[in-house]
Amino acid sequence: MQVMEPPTEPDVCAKWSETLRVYHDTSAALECELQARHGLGLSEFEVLQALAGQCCGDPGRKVRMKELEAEMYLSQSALSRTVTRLERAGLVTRDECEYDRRANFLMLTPAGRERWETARPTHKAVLIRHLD
Amino acid sequence: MQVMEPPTEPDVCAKWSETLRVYHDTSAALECELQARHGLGLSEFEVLQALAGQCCGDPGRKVRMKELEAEMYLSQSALSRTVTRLERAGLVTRDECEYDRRANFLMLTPAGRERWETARPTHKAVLIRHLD
DNA sequence: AGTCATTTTATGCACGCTCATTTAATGCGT
DNA sequence: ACGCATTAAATGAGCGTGCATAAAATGACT
Repeated sequence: MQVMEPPTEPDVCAKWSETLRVYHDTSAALECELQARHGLGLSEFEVLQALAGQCCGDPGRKVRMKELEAEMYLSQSALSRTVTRLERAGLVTRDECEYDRRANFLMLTPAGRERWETARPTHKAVLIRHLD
Repeated sequence: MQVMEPPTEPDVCAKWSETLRVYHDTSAALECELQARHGLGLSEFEVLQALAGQCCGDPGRKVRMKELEAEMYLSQSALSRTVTRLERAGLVTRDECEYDRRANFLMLTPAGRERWETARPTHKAVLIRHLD
């Protein structure tokens, strides 16, 4: 019988398959309802949420792509394209950064903030429904 | 102050973002290591695992697509294509069902079983590393 | 037997994602 | 000032996924 590594692996598989279940069910429901009711994909909503700066509450928050990337589970290229979609929809602007012309500052437009605030209750309702 | 629904929503958002983190980190690592060490995508591994009948332990298990679909978080079409890839790789066979010619029975080939058994430790190691 | 809804699987298509590469700007070392 | 690695972001290519549909077989109802 094994003696080492006692706390790990009792049933990691069960834990993983539970995580898979929760993740798939919840994200599918989010994707579906956000799309149907507010015309937003889940990634798009998450970008709006990050830009809304839910935590720090700064309404005129300017964020660089790189910072945003670090906060999200999305590759640099996927993020770039997501922002492009949001920009086309008029929900986000890419402002130039004066000190580093490579970078750009992302900002929510008023329409973007409003869309996010409207979608928020839907998002939260789905979470409550799926995560006890 | 609110009185109703006290147990829900205390911090569903925090729980969800933790789920996102665990899911993305773990599945990326699984995808990466399974691909590098055994030439398998995560979905492919999961199909092999389901066919290996880990739970019921029947080595010559024949499973219909529909049954498999119910056990997995994959659409019918994605599953069909995943099985096609596994079939091309010689890891799975699609046998005809005598009583219902629409259906087909899926079975692991010996190579498929061996591939799964070789990959299993990698899978478990990643889970242990990421899930406590 | 004949029609029609249903079920099982495969396939066309569009979309979002990742990876690799490109373009442009920055900063460091000399 | 001059090269050169580094960094920020955009873009091309390829892949897996889901949705909608197609194709084929089955079952039920008359």
